[in-house]
Amino acid sequence: MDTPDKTHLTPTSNLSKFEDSPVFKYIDSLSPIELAKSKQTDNVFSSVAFLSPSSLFPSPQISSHRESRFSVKRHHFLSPSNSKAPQSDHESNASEGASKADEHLGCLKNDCSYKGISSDPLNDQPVLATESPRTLKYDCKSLGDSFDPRDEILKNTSVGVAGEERSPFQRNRDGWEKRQLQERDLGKICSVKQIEESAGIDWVAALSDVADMLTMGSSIIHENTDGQDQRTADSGTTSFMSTIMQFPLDNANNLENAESGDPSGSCKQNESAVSVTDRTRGILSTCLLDKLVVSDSGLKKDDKEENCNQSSHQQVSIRRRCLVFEKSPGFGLHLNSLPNITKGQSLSKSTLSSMDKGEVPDNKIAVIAENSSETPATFGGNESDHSSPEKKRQKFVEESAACKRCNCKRSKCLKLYCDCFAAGLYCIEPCACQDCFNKPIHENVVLETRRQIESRNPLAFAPKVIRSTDGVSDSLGETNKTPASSRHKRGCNCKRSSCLKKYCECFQAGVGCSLSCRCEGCKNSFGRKDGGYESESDGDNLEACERNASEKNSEIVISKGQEHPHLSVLSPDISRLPFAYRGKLAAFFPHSIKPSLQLCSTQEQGSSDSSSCQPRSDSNLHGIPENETTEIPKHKGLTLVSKPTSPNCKRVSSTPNHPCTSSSLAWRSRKLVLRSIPSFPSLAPP
DNA sequence: GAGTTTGAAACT
DNA sequence: CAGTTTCAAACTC
Repeated sequence: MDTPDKTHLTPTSNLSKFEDSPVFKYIDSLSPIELAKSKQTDNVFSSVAFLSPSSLFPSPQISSHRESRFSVKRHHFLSPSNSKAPQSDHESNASEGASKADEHLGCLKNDCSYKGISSDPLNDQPVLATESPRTLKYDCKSLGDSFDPRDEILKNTSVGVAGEERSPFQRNRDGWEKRQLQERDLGKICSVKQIEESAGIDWVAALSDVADMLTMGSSIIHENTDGQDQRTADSGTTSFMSTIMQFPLDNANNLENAESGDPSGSCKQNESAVSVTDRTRGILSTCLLDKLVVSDSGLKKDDKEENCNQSSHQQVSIRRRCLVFEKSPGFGLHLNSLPNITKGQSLSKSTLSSMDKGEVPDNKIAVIAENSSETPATFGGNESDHSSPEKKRQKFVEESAACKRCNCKRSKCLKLYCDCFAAGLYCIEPCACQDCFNKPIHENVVLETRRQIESRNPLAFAPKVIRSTDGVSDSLGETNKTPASSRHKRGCNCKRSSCLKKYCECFQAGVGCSLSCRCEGCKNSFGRKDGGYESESDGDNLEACERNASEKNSEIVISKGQEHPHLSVLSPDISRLPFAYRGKLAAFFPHSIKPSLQLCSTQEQGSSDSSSCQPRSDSNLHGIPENETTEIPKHKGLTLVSKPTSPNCKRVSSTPNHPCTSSSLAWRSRKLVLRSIPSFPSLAPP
């Protein structure tokens, strides 16, 4: 993402160019701050000399992009106040907000570098420290340099926020800085527009790219929209992604409207955010769904939008339940939330309804097969035919997965007993849990608990079921071509339920039992352990399952008017997948998420295989070429053979002799991407 | 809605 | 690692 091309945004080179643009003029007209000429750049640049290398690069290793996000977030506290009126009272507010954010962020145990910054003696020179890194970035950054100077920019910027009252020069410089941000935003917007016109399909990359850029200066544009500082109210929000994915949309639309001379309000703009193109919708929704609203204050902003855009409301409902795991560097990949996608699967209405109500599908299932032949035109294709048993099963699984709420009383929702917690999700209002700690306000506890659990069992949060619907090649090279090839990772241990009730995890997941199971008297209708397969013949049981699932989800059905077309092309799980996980999923779905990989390379170190972008396993958007899906990069955390890395995973089996291998049940053609349970890196530090 | 059953998760 | 306990969902009435 940080290509040398972006260096053209160096203020001294192209400032005037953007100043002449209509968009810039429009934005400029909204800003009370006079344009500060770029000659200040010299001052800023020279200021680098006053910064020791250690101050510029306090802890590169620790300063992952995640952490930088916090810094970015803090930067938001700065920008609004500055852009609005760089006066002392506003400065005070900004500092207060920053301090608040810092206090919150400071709780993160792994945020060592952050603490270092807080205590950085350079606090006394916030302004100088603010600009120099950017100068470094655009002037000195070498190709392939993984270090993102924005981290330092933002850190130092935040330092400046919390710093003392600024001199007129500093304020002026802030104005210039804002100007720069605007320019960069505009540049990115232009890029987006070009992409939309030309490529179109690369919206994921474009938006994410824009997001990265816009976030830094988003306050400017955002403020222009509503005429008030909204970001200040977002002080409790700790997820950078919540901002990075939210503002680009607002900003992009704001700018679009500005460019077209349309001074419509934010509502209209937000509305337009989901009306660009169908494909864009999906991407946008995916982005927005990632937004975590950690605090109520963060929700205030969304609530504003809610009044004018129902879709925003729906997104909020989904957003707020997602954990922000990027805050925890090194946190294990949770495939729980992998999309429960099956070919041509448009989300059932109940599933969509669930999404709209903040519900989530069964996170225990990871569908990793893709249909390479599916074209975008088939997104959310007509799935009216639910008559076949296969589809009934599929529907059953989908509907069973649609709702995930807990009722924990003693576990505080911090154990795997809690479905929400196990799924990597925060508990939400529909949950009836007691003394719940699985909430954003207890994020540290949640993260730490997860860390502990994963230290015991690295696969604890891995998907319990690997679903593959076609061409399942196990470790021995055998191929399963049946839906029953989807198997529970560890198998069940049922003794009384005969694997015919949802006590059985296999049954609950809609998969057959396998040799991994230690069940007794298995009669799993999705595939018996002993090789039997009660498929079509077991219609009664299946229908009972469906009824069960339907009843379970009947309460969350929404009106048709609430359906989101763009959501239908997305997996609800991928939408809720913690961003960091999605980044890691990039390693598992290198082809399907190629566009994403291109843009979020700064997510964390080793970005080549872990991106902050949202990998879209949904081939609807990124069809996987037939000849590309068979090769899977051997990620360090991905074992193609189900060799358990944890003693607790002893039952993980590749089920080479799975009884259902020869089943004739023909699910739709799909391509298996991931062959086995990934061996997730342990949370425990090395 | 209360009570029971069930099996996974956690604990020893 | 096996046995036991705890837990919450699933189920039944």
